[in-house]
Amino acid sequence: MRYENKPPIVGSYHSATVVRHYKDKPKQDNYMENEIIKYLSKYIPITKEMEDVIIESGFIKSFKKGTILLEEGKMSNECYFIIKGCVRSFHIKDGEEKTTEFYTEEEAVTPSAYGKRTPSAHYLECLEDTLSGVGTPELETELYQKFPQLESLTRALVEAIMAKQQDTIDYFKMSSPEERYLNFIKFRPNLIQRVPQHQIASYLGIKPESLSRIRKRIMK
Amino acid sequence: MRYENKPPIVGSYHSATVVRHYKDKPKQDNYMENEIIKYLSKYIPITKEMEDVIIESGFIKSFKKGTILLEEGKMSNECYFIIKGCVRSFHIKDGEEKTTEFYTEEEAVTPSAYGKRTPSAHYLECLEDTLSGVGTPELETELYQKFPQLESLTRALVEAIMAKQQDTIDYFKMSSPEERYLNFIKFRPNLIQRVPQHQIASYLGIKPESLSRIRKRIMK
DNA sequence: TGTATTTCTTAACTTAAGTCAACGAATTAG
DNA sequence: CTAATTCGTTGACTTAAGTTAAGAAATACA
Repeated sequence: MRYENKPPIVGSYHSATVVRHYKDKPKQDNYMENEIIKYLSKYIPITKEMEDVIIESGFIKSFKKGTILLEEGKMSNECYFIIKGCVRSFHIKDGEEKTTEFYTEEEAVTPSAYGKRTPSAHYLECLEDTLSGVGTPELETELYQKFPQLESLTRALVEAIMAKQQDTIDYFKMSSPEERYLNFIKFRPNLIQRVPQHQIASYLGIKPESLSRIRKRIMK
Repeated sequence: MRYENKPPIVGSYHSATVVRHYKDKPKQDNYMENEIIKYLSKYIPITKEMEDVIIESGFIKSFKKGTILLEEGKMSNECYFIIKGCVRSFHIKDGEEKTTEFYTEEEAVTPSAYGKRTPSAHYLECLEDTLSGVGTPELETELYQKFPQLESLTRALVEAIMAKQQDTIDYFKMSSPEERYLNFIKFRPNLIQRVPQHQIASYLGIKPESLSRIRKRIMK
């Protein structure tokens, strides 16, 4: 059986629809910005002033399911904050897709080549219609200049993500595929319904057939 | 065969020797600070002013081989910048040590519970006599207040580490134990001589016997 | 709605890692 | 410097994942 044997369709940046630009809009009663603020305030208290700056400067785009946000070999100039939808990061190795991460609501997607001079080693694909805040190095620079305190917020946020990432890699190393699957259904139960199982298998570092067997094994 | 079946000996913080405190010392011709500056300047240009602040505020400690810097269940209030030596991070799972990371010269060790209210899930042990810069949340706060631009440096640094960490976890997921070993000897050749093989096996997510077989297999 | 495609499962077989045990080599400690 | 421990390798056997192939179920879409 072959999975994903058609070449990736490149949609990318240009296929995106700019939903709103906040410089043109009064800032009250709106869902999408509040999601971003809600997320940020998990890590550090946000002042009203900060909130305004973030909202004014940000912009939101909508991507169709199947859109490739980033391709291997291309430069990465965007990072994302997912408001609604699901994005998958994957590599192609020996012609096979290797899923390495799933990102959903309230998660930040920063390609590892983002803002660097090196081309990306991985792809980013929308698994669902996705609504997302989009960041660029230019926007970041502008924001940090306007509001230096944001550096502190970002630092705290990135440090928290880094600690979580370290825990993730530690757990992965220490666990068997079966344990990793049990952990997955425990901590990301919604993803089971949202993404194909062979991508989950790949994410767990195994083949789809093995995941099938594991599922049968644990249903006793 | 049993490895590491004796309980870890707790040395920790208090067994450390404070080598120098820079408030008492003229700041010229010295090795250890330059190492730290050299490291930091990989990520962002360092002004003379910043350099002074960092050097003035920092302090260096020396730890004996076998010292446990952090224990499972304990709060983590220190992070480290290794000037000379080697530190291992490991968990204990079902009575077995699971090595998750090795840190050597010019690497920063930030326990994932550092500065948090949650107890550490892992241990940190010096595999060699180790000379290290030691950071604390208090020191950090002091530095950031004195010199807000440092936030920017740290943010850039942590973002770079995070990207590298993402690459690491991606590679680990995509690769077989054999590939991981080949990758290890390619990118961290010095560690092969410095740390016991069964710890490397654990780091690669396999048992010592399997690593032995892999080594035999690839020597043809 | 029906057909094509993708996705998931099962089976038989292969390969490699885990387990248990033994032994020699290297290292450490007294 | 010797004894004890730790470490690395090997062998025999077990277990689980990879591979190949086929077919059923679900999904997409024309």
